[in-house]
Formats: sequence, C-alpha cells, structure tokens
Amino acid sequence: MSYTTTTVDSDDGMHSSVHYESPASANIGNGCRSKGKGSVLKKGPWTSTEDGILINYVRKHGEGNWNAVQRHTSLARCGKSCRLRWANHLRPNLKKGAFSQEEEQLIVEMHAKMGNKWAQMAEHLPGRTDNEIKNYWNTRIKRRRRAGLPLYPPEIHVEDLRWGEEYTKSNIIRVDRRRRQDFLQLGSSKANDLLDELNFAASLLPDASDLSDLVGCNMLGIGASSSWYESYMPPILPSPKTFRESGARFPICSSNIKHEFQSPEHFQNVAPQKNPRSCSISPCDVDHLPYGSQYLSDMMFPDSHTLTDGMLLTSKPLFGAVKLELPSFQYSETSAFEQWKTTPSSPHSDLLDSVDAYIQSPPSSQVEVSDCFSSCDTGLLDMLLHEAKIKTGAKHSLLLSSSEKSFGSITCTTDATQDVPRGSETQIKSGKLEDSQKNLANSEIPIPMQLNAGGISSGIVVKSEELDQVWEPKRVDITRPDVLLASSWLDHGCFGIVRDSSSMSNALALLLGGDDIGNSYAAVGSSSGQAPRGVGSCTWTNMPPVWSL
DNA sequence: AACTACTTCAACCGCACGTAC
DNA sequence: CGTACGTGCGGTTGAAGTAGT
Repeated sequence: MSYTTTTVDSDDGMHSSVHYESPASANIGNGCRSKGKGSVLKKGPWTSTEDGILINYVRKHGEGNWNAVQRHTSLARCGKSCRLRWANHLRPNLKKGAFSQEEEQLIVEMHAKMGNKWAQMAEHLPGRTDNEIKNYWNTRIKRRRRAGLPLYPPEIHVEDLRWGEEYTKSNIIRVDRRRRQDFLQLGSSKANDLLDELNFAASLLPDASDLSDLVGCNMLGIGASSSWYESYMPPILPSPKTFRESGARFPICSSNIKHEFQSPEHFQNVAPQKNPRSCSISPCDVDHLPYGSQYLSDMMFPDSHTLTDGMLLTSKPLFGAVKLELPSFQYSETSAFEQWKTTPSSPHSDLLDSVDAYIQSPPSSQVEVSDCFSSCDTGLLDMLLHEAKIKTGAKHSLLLSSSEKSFGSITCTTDATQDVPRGSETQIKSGKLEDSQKNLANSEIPIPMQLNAGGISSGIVVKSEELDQVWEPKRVDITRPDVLLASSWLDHGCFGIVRDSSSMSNALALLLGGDDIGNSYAAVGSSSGQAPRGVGSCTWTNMPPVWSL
C-alpha cells in the first residue's frame, strides 16, 4: 500500500504530515472504503476542524453508522477512523491523563482474569478507552520485563481472583494451603526439609505467612520474567496432569511460550481435571524448576520490596504503599543513595534502575552453557544474585537459617556508586562501569542451596560491606554437586559460574546415587518420558545428563 | 546546542463477527 | 445461502515528545 505524504497546515496552527491514501488502494475490503471514485481518504492525525465536523455530526445523528459520516459531511475520513476518533478522543466523559492507582490495579486484576480483552476492561473503567488500556499494558509489560519483574504483582494472586464465568471452567490452578505438600511430595523426602525451611523462613518474613503460596507466586513471577512475558499470559496454568497428558512443553523458560499458552481461552478447551488438586505452580515449577530461587532471595531480605515484591505474597496491597510503576519511567530527584539510606525497604526505582542496567548489560560470562540451556533465557540465578547483591548493598544483614547446609560461596564484586540513573546501560556500554569497579568492595554472600524436587531450599548468611547498586559478580565458587546441578538449571552463563561438563556429571552422579532427590528427578523424568517436555526451547529429550541418566 | 536513545500514544491495519439484502 | 456492509477488537506502527550524553 502506497501513500503520498503531504504536509498540510491544520487549523490549529500545527503542521501535520498527513498521509493520503492512494485512491487505488483505498482500504478496499476492510470496512474503510473510499468515498467514491477518485476520492481520497485522509489519514494521520486529526485536526480540530475535522474533530468539529465529527462532533457536529454525532450531535445530529448520534453514534454509529460511521461510514455515513464521510457521505454526509466533508470529512474525508473513513468510518473506522471516525469511530476511532470519536471513541478514543471526542466522546464525552472521557478521562484523560495518567491512570490512577486504583485504575492500574484494576487493569492488572482484569488482565489477570481476562487477558488482552481491552474492550471488556474498558467497560469497567469509565472514561477509559480500550486503546488507552492497551497502551498502558504494553508499556507496563515493557517496564516490568526490563526490570525483571513478574507481570502480575503478588496481590494479584490466582487464589484471590474472582474468575469470570468464561474462565471458571478452565483448569485454574491454585495454591491450596492444605495441599502445599502436594508439589513437595513428588517422591522426595527432602521435601519436608524444604518445607521446614520454608516455614522457618516464614517466621522471619512478616508478610509471608504461607510460603507455599509464596513459592507459587514466585513461580508465576519466574515464569513471567523468565519468559520475558512473551506470552503475557494471565496466571492461568493448566494442571501438571494436563500438561503431561497433553505433552505440552513447559511454559517456564520457554522462548516459545506464546505457542504453548495462546490465550486464556486455550485452557477452556482443556478437559476439566478429574483430580481437583490444584496449585498455581506449573508442572514445570513443581517438578523441575528451581522454584526456590526467587523465593530464596525473598527470604534473604524480608523487608525489601522491588524485585521480590513481585514475588512476595503480602496481605496488603503494594499499590498504595509504593507506586512501583509510574506513568512514565521516571526517577526520583532524590538521589538513589539518599533513598537507600532513608528508605532502604523500598528503593524501587533504584533497584529498577540497576536491574535495568543489569538486564541491558549482563555481566560477562565464563560459563560453559550446555546447549540445552543456552536457549533458555531465564537467568534466574542471575536475577537472584543480582537482587541479593543489590539488597546487601542496602546494608541488610540477615541470618535466615542454620549454616550447616551452607555451601557455595558467591563472591560478588560491588560498585560503590549508588545511583544508577536511566542511562546506566549506556554507562556500562561505554566502559565507565569498569572504571568504577576499581573501587569495588567485596561482599560475600554464601548462599546455601539445596536442590529439592526441582526447588531450592536455603539458608542464607548474608553479610555486606558496601552499598551498591551496580555490581558485577566475579566468581561463583561451587563446591557442592547440587549447586552445580542447580546452576545448570539456573545460570545462563551470566555469573561466571566456573563449571565444566565433568563436574556436572559428577554432581549428577552424586545426586542420583541413592539420593531420593535424584530419584525423584529420575522418576519424574522417566515417567513423563514419552512426550518431550521442555524448559524453554529445550525438551526433556535433550536435557542435560540428569534427565538422561 | 546537537545528537541519540528511548517512551508514549494516536492512529492504522487486518481480521472476525453480526446483520441486512 | 451467499455476499456486502458495518462495526468492533486486538495487534502494530511511527511520529512526537522526553531524557541523557
């Protein structure tokens, strides 16, 4: 379709570059037909004159019959364009300006329920248009994706959603407190250890009353963030059973997730579960993913928000407390350092900045990444450690668990600079970050991990010496096989995890050698072996050795 | 001040659906 | 029943604005 571009003077004094549609190609077949032979339909921004014409027409004839506008007026706009202009800008009672917190929360909730049904959402937001909501959501997705945040805040939890009629019959999976051990069982006795640790951590977490919920919520976040929200899907996850039976590949880590979960309606077509067991964790989460990773970081810094707010289940809304998402990605005039000092618990923008910087320019890698995982874009451990480092920079120090399981010392290099403004990625690219690292201080964060039925339980000793926002880890010294295994799941090669294939194999051998964890892994891997299931673009058939052993 | 990168949002496009003929 | 038309919806685009260098 070709257009001629003409600069015209609009009546409001503005010069508009207006595209006039070529007569030969005037929207034939899409409901935007030309006025007549040889006539042209104007495109591009509307002028106030055109607005006036349209308003007068609607006053006289009412809404609807939009194609008649161009017939009865001098307006050279197609009906669709008129309708759009009226609906989005001219009709009365339109609300302009940024969305209020209430509106934002409502949008998030509605999107969780109904997906990209912008028009339906607009019905519940008086004065707002579907286009506005859509734009808002797309912007939100971008921001949260950049920040590595989950698409839905923790308060938008599946358990709390009041599902619409059209979704109630889908395989809505919920975290059920009574059944929190369902996913922990999985043939692993270590699950109880994990549960104990979860509960222990819960005692340290004022807001996390139920860590199974937390984990479930985390998984949503992990799934969303690790898939880069490619599917932008609401947290409607089919049951593990459904997944297995359908042979669907895992949504988590999937770079092709859009093809796995196309829409909420997709789940409507899935036969209802016979087994009502439910949890909000995908089978991938339950069976195979290191769901403790985000949770782990949450435990480390119980009073912090930002990244973990996306994961942490809280009983109180966060919207009112801290406006995480500004209408535009703006930054407080207060220096980030001051914010860290004064409000260490909620340095949202700062963290977003640093996360942003991290995402834009992840640390260099020394890692051999298996082919299988090279296509996974999770970087869960990366995010975890990054977050941990950031938070340790806030001089949070917390002992969360006994150190007997402590292993795996992660030495992180920190940057003493505190403010990472918007252009941080540019700074990193230009090499200034390297300069700043000359003054780095070290923070050692021993992070004990225990891979357990696909999860990681943890006890963490965190000590921090320096405030930091931007950091670059130098080394992850792994001495335990399960850490290796975990890292094989988690790392994306961004954290300098020194590992080779032989150590990986040894780790797996240790884990699988009579260990019920390993057995559970093997059992899961084999029992579901017919249908290839993948982490991201990885299928279980091309998994690293743990799946083939 | 100039340039660049990025964000926002108005508008367009294609498709689907309902209805009239 | 098939076709044309009108309308609505969701995805996408690109100009304008903004911020950083």
